[in-house]
Amino acid sequence: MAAKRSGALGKRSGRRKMASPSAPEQHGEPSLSLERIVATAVDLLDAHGVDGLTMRRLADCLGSGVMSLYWHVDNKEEVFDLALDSALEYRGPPRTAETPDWRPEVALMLEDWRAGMLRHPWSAALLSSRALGPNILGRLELLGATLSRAGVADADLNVAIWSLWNYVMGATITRTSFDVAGNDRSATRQRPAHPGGAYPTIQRSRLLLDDDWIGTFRKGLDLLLAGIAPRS
Amino acid sequence: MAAKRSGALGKRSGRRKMASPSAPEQHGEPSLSLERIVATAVDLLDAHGVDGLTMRRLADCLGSGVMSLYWHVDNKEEVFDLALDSALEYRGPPRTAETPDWRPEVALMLEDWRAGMLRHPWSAALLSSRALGPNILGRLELLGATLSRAGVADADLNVAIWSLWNYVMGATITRTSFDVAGNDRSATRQRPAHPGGAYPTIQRSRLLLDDDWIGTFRKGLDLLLAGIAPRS
DNA sequence: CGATTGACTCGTACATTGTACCATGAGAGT
DNA sequence: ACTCTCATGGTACAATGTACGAGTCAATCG
Repeated sequence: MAAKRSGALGKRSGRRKMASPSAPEQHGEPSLSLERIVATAVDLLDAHGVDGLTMRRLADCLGSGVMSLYWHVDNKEEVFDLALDSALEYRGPPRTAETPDWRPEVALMLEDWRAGMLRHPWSAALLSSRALGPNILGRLELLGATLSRAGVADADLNVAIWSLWNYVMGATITRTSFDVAGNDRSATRQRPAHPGGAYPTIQRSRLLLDDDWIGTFRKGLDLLLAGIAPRS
Repeated sequence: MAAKRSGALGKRSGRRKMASPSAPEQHGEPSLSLERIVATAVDLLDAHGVDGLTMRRLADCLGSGVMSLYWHVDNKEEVFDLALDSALEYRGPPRTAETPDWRPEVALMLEDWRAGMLRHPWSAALLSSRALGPNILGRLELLGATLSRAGVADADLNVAIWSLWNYVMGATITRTSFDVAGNDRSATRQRPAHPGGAYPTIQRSRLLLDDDWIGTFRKGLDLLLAGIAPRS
């Protein structure tokens, strides 16, 4: 109850400088702003991963003092939330005609979502442990609407949406995590460490060596989509 | 390249005390051991979540000095790896007769896996960003073997395994994350925060309010399993 | 005009973390 | 008695998130 505005009020509501007339900035450091902070955070995350983002580093990149950030942002958590939502920005459907064929449409949609997350490899893991921002909700909404328009019964809608969500999330998280770990850590365990042949099936199918992520993703997705029945 | 044994050699190979004859311990603090460390770490994780596990706290719970841990363990990361693998310990299949019906068998298997992760809510998120330990590999192996025995063609095996893995991981991570966040953070965003009705489909289907996790999980899983065809 | 206010910046300071380094002790083998 | 290895743990340090409060500057009000 004590301090500040703690929550939804005040502070970063009014922009800054309120669009100052001519040009007191626009060259070196255009002062601070939520947008700039978030954009820089995304860059840092892309470049150095989740652990690479520290408030100090962020401030350095912005050419400001560390504590200045805290005027625009409550805490580091919020930086994560905002960066996440910004990275997964959702540009509406290409151009939805009238659903000529819904399955490829949904597949395309989910592939785009997945591609977006892969472009920012930190995002998938973060998304799973964080509140859903407006952009992700937008994607969910579009997915639901498309399925519904395709004729999926309301009773089956949630199952369909969640199944797809789960699948995409799982696939993307696994993928990014393998990528990151593949270089050092997991290499020790996955790649060579099957001396006695304790895992014959895995070894035979070369499960952990399979590099065709896109293909596997697509096929599994088709499997799921095939199970989703329009009408009933 | 400098220090210690850096990697796979020495140190915690020989147990400890080499099974000392009578009883210099077994009451207050039975000295340290990898097993005790890992077990306590799991308890701490269960009780306080990922952030609640600190080396100091772990040492306190064990009644030892902080640095003593580092004789048994390289670093905190390794504690996580070990705790994870220990939490997901895999007790073989109940009793595999001869595959009377493979689909329920696989479903049971995956539900058990999921239940195991839900019993340790920190494990799902951790598993996704970490190398696979022997216990998880064991589960994967059993899954693959079962599918293979059920007649899934080798060419389709990887897709089937990964699809199921992805689905289970996504579902479980989402579930635990919603649980954790549901109390405070996400409540602000998910539950009431749809004033203008920006997400009509989501709202109508009550997607984010649906609490029937088990049912949804099961149905989605059935969807997937139905798509996996034995033989071809 | 000067005083006040409020938006915004940032240096200092602190608590908390992982862990490097080093000193210590216990038991076994010589 | 000595030394060697196993094992413990205290001290110390660097990195982090962030509370606190002092500073700046422009707009507003008297």
